[in-house]
Amino acid sequence: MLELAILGLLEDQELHGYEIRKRLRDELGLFSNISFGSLYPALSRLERGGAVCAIEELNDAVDPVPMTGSLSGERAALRARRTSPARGRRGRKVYRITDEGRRQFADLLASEAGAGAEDARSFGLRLAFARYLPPQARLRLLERRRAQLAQRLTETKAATAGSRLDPYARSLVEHTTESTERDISWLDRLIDAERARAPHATTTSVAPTEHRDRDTPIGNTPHGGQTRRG
Amino acid sequence: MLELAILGLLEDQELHGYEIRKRLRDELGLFSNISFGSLYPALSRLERGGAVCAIEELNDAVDPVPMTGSLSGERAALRARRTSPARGRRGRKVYRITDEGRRQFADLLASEAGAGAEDARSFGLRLAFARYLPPQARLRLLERRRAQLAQRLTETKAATAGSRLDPYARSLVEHTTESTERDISWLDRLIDAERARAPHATTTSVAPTEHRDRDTPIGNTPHGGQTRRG
DNA sequence: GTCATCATGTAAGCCGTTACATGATTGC
DNA sequence: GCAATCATGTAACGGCTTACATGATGAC
Repeated sequence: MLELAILGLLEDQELHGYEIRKRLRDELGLFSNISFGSLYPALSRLERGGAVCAIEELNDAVDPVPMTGSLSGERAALRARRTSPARGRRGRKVYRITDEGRRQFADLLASEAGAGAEDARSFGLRLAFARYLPPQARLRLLERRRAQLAQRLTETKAATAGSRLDPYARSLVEHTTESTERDISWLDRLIDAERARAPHATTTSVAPTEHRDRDTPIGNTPHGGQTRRG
Repeated sequence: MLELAILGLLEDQELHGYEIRKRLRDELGLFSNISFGSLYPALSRLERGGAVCAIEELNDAVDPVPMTGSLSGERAALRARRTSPARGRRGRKVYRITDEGRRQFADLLASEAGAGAEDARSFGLRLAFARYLPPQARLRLLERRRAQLAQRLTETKAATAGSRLDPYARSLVEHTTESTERDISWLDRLIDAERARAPHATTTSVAPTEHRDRDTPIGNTPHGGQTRRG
């Protein structure tokens, strides 16, 4: 999963480890503060696997002009560089994704293995890179997630119906429920937007029970139903 | 952390492993589907540590004819037994918390070790058992969590300010931000309720500056969430 | 008689963390 | 000179998952 995140960032531009961490934390908010003890070994694995190649920036080998281009972190470097020309700071390793890496990325991103129990982080990660997904895979991703949340919601509601919880536990459960409901309507909006973009892409219904029971904002078109797909 | 959850459930009543799992999943929604491979070893550890004691319900130890007066060992078995008399199903182990266990539970629950980087699950768990916490510890729990979320929010906002994300990533970030904002106002409500209950309990400064800029939405007040930390 | 559910456990492994070790650069 | 930030790594360990192994009970 971390590999997926790294490859996704590298699809856009080359980066070094430290910067990758920052992006993950600040920009995507996923892996809030992934540790270096996890990140660097992951980069090594990717390199060994031929998914990325590392260019070591030696102190002397680097030209003093802006190196990686449009890094937000570059602002800091810029600031730092104002005073003195500065070389590449220290031998930092800039990683570039390879064709093999792009293949692996596509596989990881699309893989519906473990799709049954996809957690929030995994979903968030895939959504963050959803632009690299073919339209119908994107739609499936959203619908799968929606189905899961909807199911969890009904289960929780059933289980919590007749139970006497103390105020704290109840407040927690209620808040969680509300959050899930909001997540679902957010997903609905995304799904609608997606359908509008690729009008006739009939979905490969994930849930056997009709899974879009809404009395809701967006028009719930009757086309959704048909089964197929195991 | 799982230990905390188990002990918390056992504070209320004795349970066997299978049932503990169900409660965690259905009732609290935390540890959605903790695996047995994780649960049973945890119970063993707790038993070895003297926090719980196990009463094994043997098949044959229970007399098969309940009619006389053998109502002694029912509890949950009653529910299962609706249709036929049945004995204790199979040798299942019912766990009961000990005094030592209650002590351990209190320690775990109150422990602010690792409070710096408390994740949602850990917080949710503590909140679910907040009734076992002394009032001021409860308040601190809520305020600490609030401070964390507020900080993350400002950081994310700062980082995302001038960045061009594609629509999917942006939607994700925005939705996450909104969720966090809602979490914060939920916490505010809980904090208010808590303060109302114990009026003069001035908090033990999680934040020295008053950190509850309420009437403004959430973030953007200039005085910056909270100093300290680090 | 066979399937689903209840019930308990062990072993292997994944994915991440903390703690440790090192060192350059820059601002004060 | 000293602390903060940038930068890369290793080693040990933690916590949870999957897969495996076993078996009783009850429903159809």
